[in-house]
Amino acid sequence: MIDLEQRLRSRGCRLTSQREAVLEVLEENQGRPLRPEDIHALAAKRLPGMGLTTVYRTLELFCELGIIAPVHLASGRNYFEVVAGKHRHYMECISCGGVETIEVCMIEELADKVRSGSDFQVTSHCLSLFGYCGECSRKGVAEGHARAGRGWGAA
Amino acid sequence: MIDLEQRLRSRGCRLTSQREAVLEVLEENQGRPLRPEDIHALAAKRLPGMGLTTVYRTLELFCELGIIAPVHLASGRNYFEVVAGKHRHYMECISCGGVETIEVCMIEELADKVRSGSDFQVTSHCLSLFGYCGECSRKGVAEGHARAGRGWGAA
DNA sequence: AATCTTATTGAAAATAGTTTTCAATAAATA
DNA sequence: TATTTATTGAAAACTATTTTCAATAAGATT
Ligand SMILES: [Mn+2]
Ligand SMILES: [Mn+2]
Ligand SMILES: [Zn+2]
Ligand SMILES: [Zn+2]
Repeated sequence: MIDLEQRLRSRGCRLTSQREAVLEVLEENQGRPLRPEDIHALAAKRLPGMGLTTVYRTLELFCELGIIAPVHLASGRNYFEVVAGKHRHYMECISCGGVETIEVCMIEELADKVRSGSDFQVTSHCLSLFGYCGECSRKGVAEGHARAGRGWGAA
Repeated sequence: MIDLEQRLRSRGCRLTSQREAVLEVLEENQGRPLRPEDIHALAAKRLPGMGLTTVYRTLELFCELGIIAPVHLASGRNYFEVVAGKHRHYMECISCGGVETIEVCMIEELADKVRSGSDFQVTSHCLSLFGYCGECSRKGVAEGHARAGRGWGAA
């Protein structure tokens, strides 16, 4: 539960029903990154007439407030998720597109190596693994099947 | 030096001057991920009249052939780089947008943890660090300055 | 070399995602 | 309640990418 009003006030922003709706949708979907379009569809159920433009504006604001963070998956599209206590990463199936969550993060070690090797000041990072989810592996999709999404592999 | 003709033949594809131009541009820029637009501009110098559409088609083909791989940075746009022997990652400055290369990769360890914890079959991954490059840090940009790019932080 | 087949190309149109503009609305304050 | 101005939704603008299609050219066949 995030105290939205507090965070907004601290920046001179107003608490609106649209912002509450977007936050509720995101909070109810922790562990499942959502696209702006999805968020709009879900928020519009609670608040009929709500515009997609407002969703985009709200997502940008929430990112600045540190309430949410963008998640970069293979499609290149933007997904968002609430920044909960623990830092998460993702595994995306290149066959069915399914996304699974990784609760482990070992980037600190890498960041340490970077610190000692350069003067770059790391503030955040993005890591996603791509491959085949259990179900798709079992179906044998991994053999014949070309990569999904835009057709581009990942790196 | 990649034997383009070989790889193309193996898939029944033809060797064209456009494909050669795109590969040359990418090979001359190892360590510096390029956008389709940049690649087009550089390739068109060698081959006047070359279309952007062809660049997109060629990039997709090269990805499938394993010649290049997409690089996902904070902007969400697509960058590409030749898949050289070593696997690389990147650091992108959220102030000036500069990209630096990391030659270290410790994802194997993470992949191991994933393997033992789920049935997901990892085939590739994507990791980028965000923060401030040495120059921007020194300028003190890191303090006042809001994040760059689309305004979204990174994760 | 001339001919044939069809993969490839460039231009234009179409799509998709996101941002900007602007007049109307509503949240916070006085 | 009146005032101020941040916020909103609709439409238009923009950017990146994909699709369509007729013209071209690579590679195979003669
Ligand atoms: Mn992490
Ligand atoms: Mn790696
Ligand atoms: Zn799957
Ligand atoms: Zn910088």
